[in-house]
This record gives sequence, structure tokens and C-alpha cells, in this order.
Amino acid sequence: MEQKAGNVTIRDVAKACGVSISTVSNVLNGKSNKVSDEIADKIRAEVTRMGYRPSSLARNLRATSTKTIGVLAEDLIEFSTPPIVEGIMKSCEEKGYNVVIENMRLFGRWQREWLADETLINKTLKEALPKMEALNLEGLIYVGSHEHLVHNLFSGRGLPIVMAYAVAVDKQYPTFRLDDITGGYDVIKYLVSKGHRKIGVLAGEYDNTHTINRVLGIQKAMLEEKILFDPELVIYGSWFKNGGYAGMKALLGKDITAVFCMSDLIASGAYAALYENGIVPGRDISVIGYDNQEISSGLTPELTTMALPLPEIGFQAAKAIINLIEKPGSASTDMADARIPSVLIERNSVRSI
Amino acid sequence: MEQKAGNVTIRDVAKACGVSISTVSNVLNGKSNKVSDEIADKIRAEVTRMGYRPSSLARNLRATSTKTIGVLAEDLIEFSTPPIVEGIMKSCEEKGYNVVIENMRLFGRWQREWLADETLINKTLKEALPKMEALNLEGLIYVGSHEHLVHNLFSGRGLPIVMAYAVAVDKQYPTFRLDDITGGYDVIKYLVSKGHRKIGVLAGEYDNTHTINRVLGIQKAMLEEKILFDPELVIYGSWFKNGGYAGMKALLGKDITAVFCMSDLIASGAYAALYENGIVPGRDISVIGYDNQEISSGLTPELTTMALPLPEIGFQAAKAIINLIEKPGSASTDMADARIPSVLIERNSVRSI
DNA sequence: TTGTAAGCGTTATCAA
DNA sequence: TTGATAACGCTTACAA
Repeated sequence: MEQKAGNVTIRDVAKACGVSISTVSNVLNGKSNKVSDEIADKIRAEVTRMGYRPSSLARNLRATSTKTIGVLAEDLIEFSTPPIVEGIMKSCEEKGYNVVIENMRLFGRWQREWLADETLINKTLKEALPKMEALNLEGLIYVGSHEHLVHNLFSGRGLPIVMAYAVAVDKQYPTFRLDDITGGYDVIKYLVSKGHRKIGVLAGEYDNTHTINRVLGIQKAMLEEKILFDPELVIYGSWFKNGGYAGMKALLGKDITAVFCMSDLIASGAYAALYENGIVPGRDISVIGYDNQEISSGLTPELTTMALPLPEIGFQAAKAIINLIEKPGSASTDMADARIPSVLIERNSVRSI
Repeated sequence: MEQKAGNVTIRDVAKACGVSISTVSNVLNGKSNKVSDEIADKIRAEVTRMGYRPSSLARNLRATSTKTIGVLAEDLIEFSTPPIVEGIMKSCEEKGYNVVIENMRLFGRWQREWLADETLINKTLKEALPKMEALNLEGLIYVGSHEHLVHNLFSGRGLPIVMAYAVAVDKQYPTFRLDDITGGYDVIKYLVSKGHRKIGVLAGEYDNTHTINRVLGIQKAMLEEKILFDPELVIYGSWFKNGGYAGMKALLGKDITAVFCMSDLIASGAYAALYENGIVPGRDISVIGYDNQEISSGLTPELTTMALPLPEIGFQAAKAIINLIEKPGSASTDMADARIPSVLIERNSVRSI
């Protein structure tokens, strides 16, 4: 295994084969129809023997097509992000695209402060976007940490952009996000199918898009089922355990038979409040969650919940950006705003009555 | 805001200022002592006005120092990985280093199969490592998804490597990982301080490094406390809920007052088994977990557990690689095998007796 | 079918 | 203090 110290370059391979570097380049780029089989084979053999690998730096600097797409993530640490990235990478691998990940660390830098203060995300974006543009990408997927409006996301270089989980203002770009309306709808339909008609709701923050849309879905389903929508039965709060705990307490004594918690964390708080009052979830009252985070199967009884289609969002977003890259003409038809439904995971926290 | 379509290059800036590109380059690279203040200011003004940003591709291709370190992650989807990456990026940002992330998707590609079949990880590594080397990195941090031995991790180009969470064979590289011995030790000491002396253990897989080391710590603490170590009281199983459930059932009737679960997931299974038998955790029996995953605060009662020092592992690994880069001489002193302790998070699942 | 040579956008050396 | 100019490792016309 002789191997030059440092990097073996295309020049070394050419020399070893006694050919010019363009010939090597042609073989490596699949243009071997321009090269005799004999030489092509020799070059390929030498490439593996010498352990040569093209410098992506040099290649991307020069080439017209870099076959590279960028993932700009608001924060990798948010539980929803890695599964989306997984879906993106899977799709890109299938299509022979390279992925580079940029992590803006919005939570890491400013905890939850950036959610309220838009200057923070703008500042970061103004750094991160040109940084990615300098990579000669062919397309960019923006991965939000939750559904919200993103401003100032604009490529001076005309880089195609696709949104995953979040939305750009004016919907300038194809968007792939949760179908929260159907999500809320499906939950109620399911609960009704189990005989429940007096249903409480432990929602997230009242002005949050996920909350608003799920409530819409709830109302739609209740209308269909001829159930009167009672605003007193929906409690808005936080997405976290404390919200569920406080909310469930507020719902106690309201004579509901089931409660729809808009996150698994909320459900965990609801469980706590219930147990504290000697009410056993899944037996005395039915509980359904949302997200299918690990916690849902960890609770006792295991929580029936809605699984977020995160990898699917990533997968479809990647397909869209690749389509945009390869057939730029189809841009208009691709100006999709795809809503991807969550799927029900039945466990043991809902019983028939 | 006049802005050239496409990329504005250093040449454009030079032209706009009526100077040569070398002068612009010098100003941009902090060598402004070689340039008159007047011109330097003008250049800086023009740079921001034109929205110029150096191409990292071209820069890294040419420059001797790229100020870039690579993160090679086994899988971003493993819960421990993003916090480690967060720690790395925080440290790198402070020191002015750039981070590029490569995700090998070991779980994404092969689920848990790669844990048993070493050829899979080797195959991936042989792809991913040269890919990263082609980026002209100055150093690499390998981020494992759990503690295990990594073979065939070797840079032909002499790239400095540091290990986070996992270990290279022969400990060729500085390593930053959990201090599991102290972890097991601390748990027992804590339980004893609460009056417990008959303690069960729900361990992970019996041949897993984390398991082995934590058991070592347990034994050390018990010895100190003059508690006889009873092997029958430690049940090996899986790291997941099912392991905890089965294990807890096996421990029932053994008259223990506390149980140490080696993961929060195991604890969730233990909770399930306990509730099923009318035993209330935190009241009738004390339970302590490990990992401080989100689930731990979601359980009822909230689980006392050990928080994994994940960001700290990343932070220290980054400091080490930067040190290795900037003072290559100190390599030998830096051949650390750092064990970073977990920290106890007291909640409501352990009571004094 | 193969080779020559001109870039890509930088940094670095050396002369002016 | 500034500016030519030669790399860096590759792709891609175009010529041979």
C-alpha cells in the first residue's frame, strides 16, 4: 500500500498512468466514452491503489454542478431536527447528492429568547446564509425547529430554497410541514370512534400555529360528529409538562371522558395531575398525546399518540429541491405547500366506553 | 444596494477600490499592518457595501490554515449526539474555528445491526473519512453514539483526531467519555445516604462497557459502605423499557428498598412493573435512573437521575483538538483519556428511610 | 481518443 | 506599503 504522504492528487494518478490529467478527470467523471477502455481501467485501478480521492474543494470551486445541497438547521438540538435531516440525507443519498449541514444553534445561543426576538434569528441568518452560499451549493433546505414564519431568508445568488417544518413569509419557497388540521381532526375522530363525546383539550400556546390548526381540525371533526364545541374545555398553556399539569387540574371535575394533549410532554403533566387525584389514565379517563416522542411509550400506561412524520418531511423536501435543481422549469408547479399528516400510534391510554 | 448577480469576488472589490487583490486579501486576513489605514478602511467599507464574502472553497483550497474542524458523527439521530455537537460548536465558536458536520447515519442505514456487524461501520468509515480529509480540515472529532471501540479510524494524511464518547483501539487519540465508574459509585453513595442498604440494580446489556464500569463503581461504593454485593440483585437486560419491566419483575419480592436503573428508559419499565403490582415508586420503593433524558421529568413521580455531561464532553474534546492543532508539540501531554462525571439530578423518586 | 491550457477565487511569495 | 504572479487541485473547452 504505497501512499504519498499528504494528499495524492489527480496529477499523481496521471503520472502513474502515463496519461494527462484531463484523461483521468474524464474517466472519474463518467465520461469514459471519450477514453479507451484499456486506459480507463488502468486509471481506475491506479485510483484505488493509490487511494486517490478528488478534492471536493477544488472540484466544487471549478465545476458547474457540485451535486451538493445544504441543510440549514435552526438547531440540531431540537428533537424534531435530526429525524428531518435523516429523511433528507436518505433521499439525497439515493439520488447521489451530497449533503452539508449548517447548525445555527438558535436555542444553544439564546435558549428560547430567539422565539420572541426576531433580531436574533436575522443576525444569525445573515451570517449563516452567505456562508452556505460560498459553498457553491445547488440548493438549500431550511429546517425549522417548529412551525413559524421565517423572514429575511433570501439568497442573493438565486439559490433554490425549500422549507421543511417552518414557512417563509409570502410562501416564496416550496414548503413541507405538518398537517395539523388533519392531526386535530383525526384525534377527535378516533376518540369519538371509541365512544367519547365529552372531550377536553390541553393545547399549546394559544397563538402558536400548531395549536391554532389543531383546534381547527378538532372543530371540524366535532361539527361532523354533531358535538358542541365548548371553548371552556380547551385549555391553552405551554407545550411542556407544567402546562399539562396545570391544564389537567383546570379540567378536573368537568366531567370529560377523554383529553387530547397536544404534546406528549403535556400528556405527561396530565398524567401527573391525574395520579395526584387518584384518577388512573387509561382506565378512569382516556388520554391521547402528540409527537410520539420516546416519553410516550415510557409513561404508564403507555400513551396513545400521533407520530410526527419527520423523516417523511425531510425526504419529500429533499426530493423537491432535487427536482427544482434538475428541472428548473417545473418551479411553478412545485411551489407546493405540502401538509404531511401524522399517524396514530395506538397504545394503552385510550379505552372504549 | 448594488450587488452583482452571481458572486462578488475579491477581484470585484479590488477593482472597486482601485487596488490589487493582494491588498484586499491582506486587509481581510488581518494583515492590515502591511496596508495603510486609509486604504484598509476603504476596502472594508467596500466589502460590506458590495456584500462580499470570501469563498471558503477557494480559501481552503489555497490556505495553509483553514481554521476548520470536522465532526464525524456515528448518527445524529442518537439522543446523545446533538448535545455533544452543541458543546463542540460552542467551544469552536469561541476560538474562531469553523465546524463541518458529517453524519454517517449508522442507525439510519442499518438500525442496530451495525452494533454487531463491524464490517458495516468499517465500510462507512472508509467512505466518510477520506471525504472529510478532502476538506482540508485541521482536525477531526469523532462522536460516538455510545461507548465502544472504534477500529480502522486512521487518517492517511495525519489529521489530528480526538474521540468523543467512543474510544479508538489502542487509545491512539485523546478521548473524552463518561466516567461510568464514578457514576455507579455516586448513585450508590447517594442511595446509602438516604438510608438504603438493600439495593437492586437494573443494568444494561451485561457485556456493555457502560454496564461493566457502573457495576464496578457500585461495588466500590458498597465495599466502602460495608454492604455485601449480591449478584442476584443485579439484573442484566436491555437498555430499553422492556428490560426495565422484565428486570423489575424479577426483583419483586427480593425485599429491596431501592433500585438503580442504568437508563431512564429502564426506569420507565420499572415504573410500569411496579404500578402493575400496586407498588408506588418514590413511596413504597425508591428508584433512580440514568441519562436525564426528557422522559425522566415526565414520569410520575419525577425521576431522580444522573445527567450525562454531553455538552461538556463536546466542549472539552473541541478544546483538546484545538490545542493539538495550535501546539502540536504538546501532543504527548494531551494524550488524555478524560472521564467526565455525570451529575445527580434530584427529583421525587427517592425517599429517605 | 488524448493532451493543452484557461480558468475557479483565493493565499503567499517576492519584487517593486 | 503595494502589486504581479505563481500556486492550490480540479473541470472543461478546444486543439491535436
